[in-house]
Amino acid sequence: MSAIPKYAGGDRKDLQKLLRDNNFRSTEGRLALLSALKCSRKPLSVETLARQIGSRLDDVNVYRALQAFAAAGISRRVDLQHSHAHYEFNDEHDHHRIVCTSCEKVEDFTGCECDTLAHKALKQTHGFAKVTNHSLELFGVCNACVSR
Amino acid sequence: MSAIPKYAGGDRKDLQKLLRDNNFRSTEGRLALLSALKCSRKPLSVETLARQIGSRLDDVNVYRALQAFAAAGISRRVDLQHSHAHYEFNDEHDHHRIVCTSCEKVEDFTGCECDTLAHKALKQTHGFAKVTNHSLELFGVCNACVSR
DNA sequence: CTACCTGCAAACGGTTTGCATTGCC
DNA sequence: GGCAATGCAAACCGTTTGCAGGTAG
Repeated sequence: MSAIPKYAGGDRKDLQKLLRDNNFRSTEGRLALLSALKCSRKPLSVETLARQIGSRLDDVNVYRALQAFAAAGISRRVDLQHSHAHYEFNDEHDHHRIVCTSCEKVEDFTGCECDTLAHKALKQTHGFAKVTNHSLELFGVCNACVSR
Repeated sequence: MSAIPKYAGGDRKDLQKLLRDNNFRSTEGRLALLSALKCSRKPLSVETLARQIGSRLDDVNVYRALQAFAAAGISRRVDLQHSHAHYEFNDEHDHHRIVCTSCEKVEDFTGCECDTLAHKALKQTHGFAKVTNHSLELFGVCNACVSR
């Protein structure tokens, strides 16, 4: 009966283990947060996350948890050039986003070949030892917005 | 004798013309701002820009000008994952940055081949009509920081 | 002369911090 | 029982807005 989504896809026990394995305590709030991140197919804002989590964790602790999770590599911060950050579950799979600059539409794509690029960049520049990660987003117009 | 850099490389008249051509009035503050952007080989923060411009334009108007310039395509906003925005002169040349996550070091590189990637992404996803621009940064460790 | 540009002060909104309390392990 | 996690209030800081006076064209 609750308005809050259940632990669909990948269940509660997995998330509990994930928390414990990273030296976090397993609390309702953090489980709900991880579940929301894991079930979403696109990066979520803190506002959206807090809404889904309801009273199980207030905004401030959503920030704190997201920060801790990102440091542990569980989640990741993404910049969609809105005025606030978005977060996604870190599944280690190198995918990126295409974002509509007119509405909020976001989709995934793969195949950035950034390892090759990183290699090229390290040769071109001379002051860098290694590349640890990268950000890449495409911005454009979705089908719905282009026909307006 | 002034601490403020002169209009090196690309002189005052060019910048005046650039402003006029974009329907802006040519003022000391905006000329100084454009000059600072044009002379820098890396994106600058508002704080840095305001310092270089000195009393010729206060912070608020640096924001206003940068916003207007970006809308006109004269300058561009870049996200280096610091806690504030950086801006660069828009020379239409597709280059990107490699950023040290430990110090503030930034270098340029080219060769992202994002047109190809944009093409691939439009095929993979089905909800998008076109790609208008993209962001891409590499994050890593510079030689100085790696040996610490 | 009149729209654009500017400075100053104040608002804004996302994010962070301090601190006392709660509750997992 | 001890330390991580939490709630609440308040600070923070980059950025935006309002408005009255100044200035380029």
